[in-house]
Amino acid sequence: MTIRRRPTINDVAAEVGVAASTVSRAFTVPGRVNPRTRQQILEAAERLGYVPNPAARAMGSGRTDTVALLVPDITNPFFSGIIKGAERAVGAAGKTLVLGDTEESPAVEARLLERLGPAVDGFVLAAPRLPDADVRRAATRNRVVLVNRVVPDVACVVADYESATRQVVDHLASLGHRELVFLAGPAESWSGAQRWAGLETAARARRMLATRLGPYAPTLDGGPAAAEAAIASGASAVVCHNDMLAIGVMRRLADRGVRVPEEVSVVGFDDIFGADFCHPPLTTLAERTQEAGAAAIEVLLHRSGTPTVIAPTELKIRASSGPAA
Amino acid sequence: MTIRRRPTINDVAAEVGVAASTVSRAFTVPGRVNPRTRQQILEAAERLGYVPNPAARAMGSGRTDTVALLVPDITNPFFSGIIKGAERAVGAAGKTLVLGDTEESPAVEARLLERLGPAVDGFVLAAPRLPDADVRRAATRNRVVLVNRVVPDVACVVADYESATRQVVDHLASLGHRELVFLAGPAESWSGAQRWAGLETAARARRMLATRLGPYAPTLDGGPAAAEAAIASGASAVVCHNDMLAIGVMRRLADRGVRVPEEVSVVGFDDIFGADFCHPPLTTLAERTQEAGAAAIEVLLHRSGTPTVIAPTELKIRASSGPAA
DNA sequence: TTGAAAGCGCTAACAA
DNA sequence: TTGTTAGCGCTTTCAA
Repeated sequence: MTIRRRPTINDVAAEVGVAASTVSRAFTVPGRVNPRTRQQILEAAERLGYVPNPAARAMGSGRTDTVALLVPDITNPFFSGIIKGAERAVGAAGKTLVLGDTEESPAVEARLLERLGPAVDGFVLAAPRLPDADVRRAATRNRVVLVNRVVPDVACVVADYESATRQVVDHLASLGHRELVFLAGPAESWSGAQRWAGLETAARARRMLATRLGPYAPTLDGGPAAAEAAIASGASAVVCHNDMLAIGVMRRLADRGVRVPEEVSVVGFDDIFGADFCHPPLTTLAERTQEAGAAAIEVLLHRSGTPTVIAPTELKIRASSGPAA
Repeated sequence: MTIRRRPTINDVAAEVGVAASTVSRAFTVPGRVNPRTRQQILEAAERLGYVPNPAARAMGSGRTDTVALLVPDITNPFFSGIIKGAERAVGAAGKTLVLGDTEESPAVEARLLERLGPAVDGFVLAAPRLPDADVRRAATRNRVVLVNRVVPDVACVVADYESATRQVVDHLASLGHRELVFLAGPAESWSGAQRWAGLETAARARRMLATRLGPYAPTLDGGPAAAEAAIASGASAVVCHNDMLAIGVMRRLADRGVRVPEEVSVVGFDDIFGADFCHPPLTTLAERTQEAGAAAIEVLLHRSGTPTVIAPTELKIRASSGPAA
């Protein structure tokens, strides 16, 4: 199909015989234009197929009515909840949400920030991979709210990792496990660091032995290597950086003939789609991702200052964890 | 943090002592500016933290170097492949990809099209929910490529549903099934219609009885109702609109004590993340989603006219299908 | 190789 | 209530 020029505000103005500014007002401050004039304008716009150009609008006014949400991996079901929550909140505010997938790459993340920056009112950065300095820099050019990452002076909403890790350790302890290994994700992962720190503290309080192995890729593909290491460690309980890794680990354990949970208990983080129908169903720490996504948008849109919102967490006990052998 | 004004091309021009147009050229047509001048400009830009504003750029030039990919449900793992494929192709072309989730809503889809239209060079619409007329209209304002949807005169890449459905029917027939029920998705779904049409044709050729039930929501939540209907039908094989529904159906069957595949075989479409580790692992028709996503971008960026690309499909046989009872 | 100037589509004073 | 006039940040003629 051949692409036609979009009609502009001037086309509408000419059609009706008014000034462009009047057309502009008809759309932006309806109260300040004669109802009859407005009616004519709206009709002409409809007839011509005119739609305000948000980019041009933004240049003059500075507002875009659009916010961007950047996630490291759109494939990871963990971020789906955040996206859905953000969508709800953005929709309720009458704004538009655009999504960006940073592909776990700081470079891509920076590019997106740069590219989208002038076109949006603000960013929600879910578990950003960028160094603190870059996050802070982005925050000087746009409003920024982080999810599951803390950078001084930048607003954020984070899961309650302290409670989360305590729940995990208490659960394992109550099943009689005396030691656990943590199969770590990427070294740069802020949430990974929080999880390990929490586990270690909670384990010490329980007089359990906690060991960290890794890093491993936080994906299914990270599973085999992590599983081998876990087997070699001889621990009766393994806690994985996230569910993707945990599922990958369980697969490998199955391949190796190691029974879960009879010989090894496996626990994940995130409660992703699939965690309850994988085999065996995965015990995992659920974050309130939808709430977190919505909260982040709330903060971005309405709150000033640099608030920190703590989102509650909940341990979902399923069949992948059981009594120590 | 307090938001600071972005430096503009004028700030850089003033800093270096050249005209704004020279700065512009330094970024857009490097060949047509003195290497030394250019060097100074680049340094000044770096120093001031100047980054070209893509929106402003687009207003003057019409090009944005950005393309948008709209999917009905970012949560649905089926679209992840398309997204990943599109990302790869867009990255290779040095452009930027933004994502939009239409939330299965034609209204949201229209809004996104409208909002993003002036800000992008083109759209890839994956399985759009919009009526043909609206899709065509969008295609008069932007370049548009469809995935798994056909609208006359609009470029598209579609899965080979004819082969796909034949593979499914042949598989079931070879297992001794004499009839199948198709648990349909949304009535408006183009791909759903293709799937049913193909199944019906293939079944007739095999002298199998094919019945359609539904529509059901193409989600886990659609499962219970669909499963009840499937049980009531007494068929030994059910083919589901997609994997999400299939997994939902299998869950319900399990709850109802119906064994899969001993009593009922279940087949899905999409081969989503989770299809191979749900219980039992799901037999499903895999589309080459990454290739489809990449192909769509190729067409959008490079090809003119209104090509139709047919993507191959492959039946993944797993444990959810077995011999007829 | 560079600068001046017009214009992209729209908003926002300022007058009238 | 409406029109006029500047911009917003950038690209793109057209001249020099």
